[in-house]
Amino acid sequence: MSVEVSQCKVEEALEIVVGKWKPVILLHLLHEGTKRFSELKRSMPGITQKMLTKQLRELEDEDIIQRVIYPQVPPKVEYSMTDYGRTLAPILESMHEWGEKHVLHKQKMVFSSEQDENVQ
Amino acid sequence: MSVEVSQCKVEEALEIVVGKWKPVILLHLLHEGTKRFSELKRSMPGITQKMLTKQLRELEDEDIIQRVIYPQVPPKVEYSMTDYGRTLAPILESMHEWGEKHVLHKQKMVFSSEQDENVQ
DNA sequence: CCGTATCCAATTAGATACTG
DNA sequence: CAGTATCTAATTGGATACGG
Repeated sequence: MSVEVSQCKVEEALEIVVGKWKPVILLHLLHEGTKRFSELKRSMPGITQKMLTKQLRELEDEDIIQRVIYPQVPPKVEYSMTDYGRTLAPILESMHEWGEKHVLHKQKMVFSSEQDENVQ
Repeated sequence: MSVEVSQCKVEEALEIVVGKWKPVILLHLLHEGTKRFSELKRSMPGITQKMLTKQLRELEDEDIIQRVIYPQVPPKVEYSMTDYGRTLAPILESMHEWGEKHVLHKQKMVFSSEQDENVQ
């Protein structure tokens, strides 16, 4: 019983996890628990407020993370994984692991192509 | 020993697998073995020749798939997974599985929000 | 502090035509 | 058959300013 590729659902999973910043956000929340907006922003140098907000909204809409607003001045908003979102953890960890190996693999590829050049 | 998020390598893995069509291409090659260009194109209605070529080149550059050119007229080019590429299989299958569940989860989310509306 | 709105630059993707 | 080239449309992302 092989998987029907025509009804490919890999993309469903991918859309959750992709975007330049989503995996980083998710790993932060998975490993460090609840974080507030400004903490997340600080831990991701280079991200703009607009992008962080957008990525967080998308993750919230998909029920991966939850947002808790404290009605106070100045405002305080905390983000954390939902139980459902935590079901993504194994995939994220596998990808992290594979990604680390892939960095090494790319180095080997570059190295052997340099060798080839020397042979010519 | 927790994972250092600052050196996040999930993105390394993601870059391989993302792009509107890459997961579909990879699942085709994983499940059906060697395929030629025109077969892949036929099995992905909606993809343009330009996009298919581009995605295939990127996967080839990363050593995930290999291209074999038969020097004949008309031309014949066959694509298949590399041994290295096949190490992605578990991740792709996990994502496929999670994706299927997520489709159901989204349906439940829509259903319960419809219930909410009726309660008002 | 935590956003939204707007404008603009850059990247990405489709349609189409052409080639060995 | 398996591409490349070109032009254009659409999407994405950054910078900046402003608001509750």
